[in-house]
Amino acid sequence: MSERKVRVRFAPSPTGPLHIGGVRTALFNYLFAKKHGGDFLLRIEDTDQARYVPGTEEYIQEALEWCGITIDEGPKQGGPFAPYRQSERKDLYRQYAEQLLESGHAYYAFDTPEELDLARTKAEANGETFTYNALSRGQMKNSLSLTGETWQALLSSSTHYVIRFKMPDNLDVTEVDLIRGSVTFNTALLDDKVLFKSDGMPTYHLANVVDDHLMEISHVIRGEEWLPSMPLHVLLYRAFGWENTMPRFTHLPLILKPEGKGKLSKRDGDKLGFPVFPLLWKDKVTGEPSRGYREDGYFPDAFINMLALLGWNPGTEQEIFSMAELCETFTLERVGKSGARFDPEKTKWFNHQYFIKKSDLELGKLLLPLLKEKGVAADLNMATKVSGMVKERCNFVSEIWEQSYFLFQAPVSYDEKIVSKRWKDDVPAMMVEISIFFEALENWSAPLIKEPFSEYVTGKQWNFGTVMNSLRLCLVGGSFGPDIFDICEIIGQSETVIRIRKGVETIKI
RNA sequence: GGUCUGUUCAUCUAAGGGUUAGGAUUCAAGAUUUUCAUUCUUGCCAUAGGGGUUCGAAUCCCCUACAGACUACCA
Repeated sequence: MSERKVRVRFAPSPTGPLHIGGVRTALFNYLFAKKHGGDFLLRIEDTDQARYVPGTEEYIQEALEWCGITIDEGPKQGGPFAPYRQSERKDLYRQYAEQLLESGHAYYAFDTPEELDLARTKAEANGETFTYNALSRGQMKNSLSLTGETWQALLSSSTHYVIRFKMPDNLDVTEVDLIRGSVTFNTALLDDKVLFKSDGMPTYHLANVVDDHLMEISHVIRGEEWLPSMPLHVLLYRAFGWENTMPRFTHLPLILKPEGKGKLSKRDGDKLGFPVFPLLWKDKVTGEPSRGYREDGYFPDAFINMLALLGWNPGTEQEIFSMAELCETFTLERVGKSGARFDPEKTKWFNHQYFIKKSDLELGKLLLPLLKEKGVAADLNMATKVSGMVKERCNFVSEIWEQSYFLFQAPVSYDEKIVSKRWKDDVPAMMVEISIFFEALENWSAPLIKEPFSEYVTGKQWNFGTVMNSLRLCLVGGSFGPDIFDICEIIGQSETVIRIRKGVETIKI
């Protein structure tokens, strides 16, 4: 084995926002690189002008940045193998295609899209599928079937042509996939893939192999959907004579829909109410927004932690990992072979874990802008205190507000279910007495309310549960929130009394 | 249709020939908190099916079923 430096690349095409699966592929590449002290590069595969979506490249950069995946070399950060955008490398690919032409590994093909369609429909009529290969290429229009004069004339008459790979007739191609073991394909079932398009751009297959070679990529880690094209790529390395520096291949299992069949798509997120993108994305033409984990209030480290455990596991029972720990622990050998169903619930759980680990002050800082937005006058001190009170029951900063808004403003309605459950005939009278009791209290702090209050209720021989729940209903409007005496302390004595009396007036049995 | 890949609780997964098949999430129940939540305990729940190989199989082999990916001048 050579001591080659580990260099991996994440090579998305800018055809839309990066989704979770893409982020995970990037993450695994990154972790693998960092584990081995190697480089992680970003290469933009924009060889298809027709599908180019503006803004996507920036999105990809920003998303990786948010995730804490740092790019060693890329279009924005540069590097010794620049440019990292395939459209800017356009001129480079031509000579490699020609090299293949000269060595007899490729040929010109002049079939028009219409002719190809015709061949396909004809084959279909016979219950077969058309494959451009050793069997059929003799009948097609190309530099193998036509006489030299004919095709050279076509070539010089500026007829549109493509360059196709001359797939060997019947050859077993075996290659090792680092997580699946060795996989064998027979070339008889493969077709003569287009390497160079009539628009002067290479296809993915050519560009990918050429760039990986030129950029000295040591390991190709990509999604499982690429597994079927591995033999073509291997054959290309052989045809170029680059076999001894060929990268090792690894195909990652897919991320599947939470329910039903198939791989995770944007629609699943819409349907089940969870984001499938790291960042918010607004469709440039329809303006339709797609939710992002960042905007939904997930912490990037929680998001990454969740993604890392989707398809990979450390073999221990540890579930919470920092990026540094992941870099340390990650191995491709421990990546599973089978597709993993995405679980939005567990994603929330991961966020909760990171959420409760944050200090009250950190959460307070995050909460403060939200309070301002709600038009509430509160300082950092208050935001911190409130965060500490309710964080255990929250997954997101926005939930702090949901769990504590009544500390800033009186409830405007009362949960009907709780009313019918708790607000019995004798309750209003109790509440009135309690309000008088509270009004008379001299010290107003949670412990100094709780003690005399408990004695008072006991003395009255009231049911504690009834009293507490009814009181809660008056103060917060429902049956949730932090400790009642803490609430009393924060909203203050007079507000407490006001809310109880308001409740007595408003709540109907 | 063809090729390739896969299949352990509802979900993520551990166990790389020998364990009562372990953990986590979700859900449910109980305890605690005379309120809310936390917390704790418990429960439910799995080796797709069938054949081999073996003293012994979730693990190795074969078949079947199911699932997924791919099958473009898209990546």
